[in-house]
Amino acid sequence: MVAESGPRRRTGGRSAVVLTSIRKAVEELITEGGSEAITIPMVAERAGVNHSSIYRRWGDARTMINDLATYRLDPERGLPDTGDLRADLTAWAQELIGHYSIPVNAALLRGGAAAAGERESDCLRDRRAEAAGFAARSGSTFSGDDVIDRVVAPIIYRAVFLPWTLTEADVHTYVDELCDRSA
Amino acid sequence: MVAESGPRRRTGGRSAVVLTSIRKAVEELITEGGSEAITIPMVAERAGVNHSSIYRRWGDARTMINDLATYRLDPERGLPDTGDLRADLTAWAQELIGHYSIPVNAALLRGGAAAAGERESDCLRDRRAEAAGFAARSGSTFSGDDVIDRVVAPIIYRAVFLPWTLTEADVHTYVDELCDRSA
DNA sequence: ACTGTAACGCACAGTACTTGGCATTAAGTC
DNA sequence: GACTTAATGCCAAGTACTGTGCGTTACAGT
Repeated sequence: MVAESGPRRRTGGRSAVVLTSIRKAVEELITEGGSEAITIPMVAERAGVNHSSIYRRWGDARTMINDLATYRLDPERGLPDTGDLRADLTAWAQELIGHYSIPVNAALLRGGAAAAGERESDCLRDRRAEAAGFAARSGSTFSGDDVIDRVVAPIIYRAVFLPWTLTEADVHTYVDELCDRSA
Repeated sequence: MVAESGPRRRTGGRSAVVLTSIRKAVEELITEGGSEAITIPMVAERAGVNHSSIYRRWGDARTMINDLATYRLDPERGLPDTGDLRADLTAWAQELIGHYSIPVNAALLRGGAAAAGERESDCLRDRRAEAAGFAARSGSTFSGDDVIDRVVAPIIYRAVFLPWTLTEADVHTYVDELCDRSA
């Protein structure tokens, strides 16, 4: 998934089918037993794919899961942009909550968390870029870090550690406190 | 580590030495390669302990790591309580930052995150109990959930996903916004 | 000290994962 | 449609992890 130079990649046809099968299998398995219970032979068997194909593509389960987690929310999907910053932020935050309310996405997030802390291993980098985009629209009312601290962090914290409370996250209060800061 | 009824446990002497050795080995290994790269034979070899002792005590690596992560910050250590709630909260938050600034603690936290989402598998439950204690002292100014959302979540988010920015977390602002809410 | 037994070390068997060579299939290009 | 070769499937060997039975050690309580 990372852009590479070199020989022409084959992204369609059979390769695409294999990738789709693998993704489906990983998501099923991760929902059932979490990210740490996944092995490559398990994925291969459920996907109906030979295990050597997976080893060659990713090398190990950790790399595979992190890769699949990173691209689970399409970075090209487009962000809310009605001109009303507060409404757009709220809609965006609610999209995040909806996304991580689905068990498979929360489980993938936990897998990404386990692999985090290293450079180039961050399944939330696209989310931070989106936060920075909103901050830019705010002038200097708040920064990208402020969006992370006050809106993204509470949502992600709940998604990882307290998934059953995720829908109770009070998005409106988060956004209001962010937009109405006296600082 | 979990309190159990039944036959009298042996917590001292050789058992304590074994546990200490295992803890040290796990912390070294997790610092070196993250929580997912750990296997029980690796821990056993480095700790100079037979692997069967580890299998019998925890069963699998995931359970072991989550258990060690849960009790890394002693729940009995005592909390700041000078009478100045704002100062106490600030000191507590700074203690958390100091704790997770140490790479091994952050790595253990990631290991705990990977195992989270299941009941009885939550390495931050003691932190939430502490947050609830502060909330109780505040009367009804803020709740335990508020402390989590506004103070704990930003710190934990950074510790897991952006450890190199953890020390930039603005504890004073977090606490001020929590204590000065107009709501 | 003496006793009961929890916890440990050792050894072995069973299972599962990992890796590479080789043949086959089919995506991308002209 | 023909060609190049990326990607996959198959297989087999090597390696590592998992789990248990049994004897030994030594903690905890008397």
